[in-house]
Amino acid sequence: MAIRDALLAILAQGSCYGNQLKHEYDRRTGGAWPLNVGQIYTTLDRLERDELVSAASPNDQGQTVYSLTPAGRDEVAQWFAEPLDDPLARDEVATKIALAVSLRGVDAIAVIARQQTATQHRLAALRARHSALPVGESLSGELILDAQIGAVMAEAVWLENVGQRLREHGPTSGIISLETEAPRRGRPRQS
Amino acid sequence: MAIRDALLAILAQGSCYGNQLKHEYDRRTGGAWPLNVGQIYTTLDRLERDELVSAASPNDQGQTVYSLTPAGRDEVAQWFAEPLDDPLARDEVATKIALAVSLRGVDAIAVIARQQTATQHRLAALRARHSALPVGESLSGELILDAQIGAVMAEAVWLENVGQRLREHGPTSGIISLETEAPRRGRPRQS
DNA sequence: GGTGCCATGTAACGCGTTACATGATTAT
DNA sequence: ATAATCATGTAACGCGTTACATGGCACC
Repeated sequence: MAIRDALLAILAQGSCYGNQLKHEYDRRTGGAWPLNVGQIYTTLDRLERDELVSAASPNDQGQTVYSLTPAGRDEVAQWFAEPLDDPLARDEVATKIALAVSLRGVDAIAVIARQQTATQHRLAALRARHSALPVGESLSGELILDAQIGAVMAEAVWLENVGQRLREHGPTSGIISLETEAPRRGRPRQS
Repeated sequence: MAIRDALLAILAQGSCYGNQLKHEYDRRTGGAWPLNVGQIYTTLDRLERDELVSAASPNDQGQTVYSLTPAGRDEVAQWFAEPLDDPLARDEVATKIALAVSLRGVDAIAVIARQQTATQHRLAALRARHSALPVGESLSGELILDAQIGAVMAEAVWLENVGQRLREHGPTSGIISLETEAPRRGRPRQS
């Protein structure tokens, strides 16, 4: 619901038409995440369906201006009033490494090493964008970059840590075999 | 594609039936992310559709055993051979804070403070699970927990940093107004 | 027989994503 | 004209997710 909520929040600032919303989204996130324009419209359709947003008839320039409904205004207020407290999303890198470690026939150390170089490259790219940032420009865009850099650094640290442990304890120390026990069907006996 | 690839990787270890796959997934991720059993079957259907997996007819216990096809085996090999190098996924917390900072009428400092306490709670919960971990148990499960802890800590550090900057430079220093210029239609003049 | 678990499915939905089609406007 | 850009939309698909339905087996 990231995009959904973001559009609602921007609309709380003032009514916008589709393409304007995209520009505002990009400015406020520093263009960190590409957003297809078409997605604005599909999201607006869903917001209209849920009666959080209402569309005016297109003006003379063919622009359809959207505004928050009272319910939409409530939604935004609540979004800012409560912290995001969702369980962590699936982490694809962590999952992959954990599987590499736990499976036989996979060179986990090599997998980790390759991931490390990829991660370093991403980090370098982010840092480059960060130093290319105009001074005093869009605080919010800078914040997003900082968040990304922090996340990637955390990943780098973790990868280093995992590699270390695997080298110490032996590359096969994490292997887990398939459970081959015939599964007990029916109610398990009390133990 | 996290689940998809995970199931493929597990099947590379040996053929499994649906529920067994769920158990193996849970064991190897330490149960960090809940996985509805039904999702195993929907994912297996899609894998079968893509001919990465083939289903045997149900055995006498009603279990349908799935195996990797050669193409599936290639897929797994390639997954492990190449690092994950996708652009970062949208970060909902970062987006929300950036918007809070850039919008008028939102008490960004309060939003950040609330998010900080929520983040601290999650961190505490993860640490509790970490210290409750049986020693020497499932290395991969422990690794996943470490990754989660690292990610949440990075978020905490970032939040602290953002709060600091906002308190220094004034809570309104990040506000961005809507662009009200009439958009130029047609080809823009060369500049 | 009832309870509870093992196991397999299915139908529907959600958001995010992309690719494509259309039209209007303006500069060269 | 034609090229480029602004702006709006639509159709289709992907994975992930949930809720629900079914049946078999085991224990008491």
